[in-house]
Amino acid sequence: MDFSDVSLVALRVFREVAERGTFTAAATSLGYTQSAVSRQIASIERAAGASLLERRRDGVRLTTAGQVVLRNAARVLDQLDATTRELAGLPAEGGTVRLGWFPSAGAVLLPRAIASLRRSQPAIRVISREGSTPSLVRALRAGTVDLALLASAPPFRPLDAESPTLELETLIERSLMLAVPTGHPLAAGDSVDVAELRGQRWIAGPAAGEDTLMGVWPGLDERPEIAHTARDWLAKLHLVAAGAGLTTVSASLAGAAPPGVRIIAVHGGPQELRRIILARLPGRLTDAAAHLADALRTTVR
Amino acid sequence: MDFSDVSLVALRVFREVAERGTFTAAATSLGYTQSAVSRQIASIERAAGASLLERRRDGVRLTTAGQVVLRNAARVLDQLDATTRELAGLPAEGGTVRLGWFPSAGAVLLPRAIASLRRSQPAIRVISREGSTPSLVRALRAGTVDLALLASAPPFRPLDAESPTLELETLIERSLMLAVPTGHPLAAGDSVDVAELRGQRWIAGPAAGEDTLMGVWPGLDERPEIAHTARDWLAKLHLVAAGAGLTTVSASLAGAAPPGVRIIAVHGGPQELRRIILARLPGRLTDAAAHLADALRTTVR
DNA sequence: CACGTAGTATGCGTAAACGTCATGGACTTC
DNA sequence: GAAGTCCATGACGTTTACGCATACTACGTG
Repeated sequence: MDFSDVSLVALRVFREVAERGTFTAAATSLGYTQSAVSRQIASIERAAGASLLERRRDGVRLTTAGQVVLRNAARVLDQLDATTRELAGLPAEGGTVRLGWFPSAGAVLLPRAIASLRRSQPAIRVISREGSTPSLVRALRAGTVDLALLASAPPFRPLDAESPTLELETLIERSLMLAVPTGHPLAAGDSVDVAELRGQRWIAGPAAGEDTLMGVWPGLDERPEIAHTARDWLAKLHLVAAGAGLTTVSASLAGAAPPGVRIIAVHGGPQELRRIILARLPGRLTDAAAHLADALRTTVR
Repeated sequence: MDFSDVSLVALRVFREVAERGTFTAAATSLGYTQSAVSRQIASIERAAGASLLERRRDGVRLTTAGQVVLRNAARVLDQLDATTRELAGLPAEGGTVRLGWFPSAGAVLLPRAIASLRRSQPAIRVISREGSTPSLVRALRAGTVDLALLASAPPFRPLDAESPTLELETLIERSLMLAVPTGHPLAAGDSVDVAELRGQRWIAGPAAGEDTLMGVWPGLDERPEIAHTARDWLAKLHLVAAGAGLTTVSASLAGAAPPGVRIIAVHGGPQELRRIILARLPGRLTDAAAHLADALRTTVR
C-alpha cells in the first residue's frame, strides 16, 4: 500500500477536513455522513502509512505528515481543476484571486478594494468569501484562498503554530469604535469617555468569545447588560439605529453606518487597538494576487 | 460529469496507453485485460467530455484534447509520486534523471556517460531504459523519461507531428559501420568497398523494417541472404565472431566489439549517415538532466 | 474472395469498494 | 450524572470495476 494508491475522493475529503477542522463539518459541507469521512480519512492514512491527523476533543489537527499531504493534495487537486478548465477551452485561471475576509471587512474595505482593482486591472477576477480567523487560516493552508484579510486584537498572538509560517502584513492599526444611535446622548460629540459607558445596554455577537465578549466595550468594570445578540452587521447596526443598544465596531465600518447610527471614538480607557492583517502562505504571489494586495493596501488608507 | 471526476486509475491507464500506443500493450504492461483498459479510456473520455484518442488500425493516436489531458495527467501523477517520496522521508527527487536510449547506445555510450557523470556529479542518479524510437518519443510525451537518445537515418524525418514539437539536438553524425569476424577476408584492412559485400551472408534484426532491413548493408543490388535474425547486440556480435555472417552496426558500438569481431568502414557506395539525437520536451531542464545531457555530449566525442 | 491477424468494443457474472445507518466510546460542560 | 460533541466501527445495500468470452472492423495474404 503506497500513497499513490489514494483515491481522489480521499484527497478531497482530506482537504476539506483540513479546512473545516472537524470530520463532522467536512462531512456536512461535502454532503457526506461523518462516517464516510471517517472511513476516507482512515483510507488515506493507510495509504500514507502514517497518522495524518491528531484527534483532539474539539476536532482534528494536522500532524507533520498531514501537512505534507495537505500541501501536495492541494497541488494535485488544483492541477486537476486546471485541466478541467483547459479542456473547457477557458483561459488558464491566472487572472483570478481568491480572498477570504473577516466579517467587518465586507461592508467597506472589500467593496472599495474590488472597485478600485476593477478600475486599475479590469482583467482580474476576484472570488471572495467570508470567514472567521481560524477558518480562513485553514483555508490558506488548504490552498482554497490565496489571501486572507484578518482582524487581530492585542496581544496579537500568532495565528497558528503550524508550518510553514504564514506571512503577515499589518495593513492598518486603529482603535476600536463605538456605534450609537444618532438620538442618543452619547452621539453628541465625536468621542465619549469610557466612564460614560457604564449602565448601557449592549448588542453582542453570538458566540461568547473566549475572553472578551464581542460587541461589548472591553474592560468595563461591570457585568454588561446584553439586550440582543446578532451575528450580522446589518442587523446589529439597525438594532443600534432603532435604539436597542450600543455595540463596538471595527473602524473599517465607519463609512458604512446606516442613517441613524453614528460611529464614534472612545477615550479615557486603555487603547483598544485592532489590526487588519493581510495573510498568505509564504512563496511567490500570482500577479493577480499581488495586484489585489496593492488595492487593499491603498484602499485601507 | 466533469473532468475532476476522473479516477487516478483512469489517469494512469491513459498515460500508459499514450506511452504504449495501443490498448492491448498498455493492458499487458499494467497487468490488466484489454477490456479493462478500453473501459477506463471510455470513462476518462466521458469525464473529459471529448474524444481523447483517435482509434486507428494500428492502435491509437492522441487527439488535441488528448494531448492536453496527457500533459496534465503526467503532472498529477508526478505530484503524487513526489508526495509518496516526501512521506517516505526520501529526498525530493530532484537529483534523478530518467533517460531512454536506443539499443546500440547501451553498450558504450550509455555506460561511459554514466561513469563520467558519476565522477563529475556523484549526487545525480540516472534511471534509464531501452526502447525503440517511437516508444521513447511517446515516453517523452508521457513524461516517463526526461531525455531520450535516439538514432536517426536519412532522410531524417521529424520524429512525430504532435505538439508541442520535441527539441532535438544532434549529438553526432557518423557513418554506418560493418561488423566482420577477424578471420574474414574483409577484415584485413580498415575499410572495404561496397562491391565486396555482394554474396555475403547477413545477420539481420528481427522485424523487417518498413523500407530497409536492419543489419543488412542498405542499397545492395541483390536479394540479401539472411542467415540469422537476432534482436540482441551481444548475440549478433558473437554470431559475427563465430563467422555466422556480417551485420551493420552503429559507429557508437565500435568500442564494444568482443574478441573476434572487427568494426570497419564501408566505402564506395552512397554515404550511410546515422545521427545520434538527444530529444526532450520543450521547457526548462532540471539541473540533473542538464548535467546528464552535458555528459552525453562530451562522451560522444 | 475467404481467412488470419491485430486492433477496439461490449454483454455478463462476480468480487470488491463505498456510503449510510445505527451504535459505541472518549471526553467536556452544565 | 446527563447531555453534547467528537471520532470509530459493525452490518448492510448499491454501485463500480474487473475478467472472460465474444463481437466487430480493417487490413494483408494466399
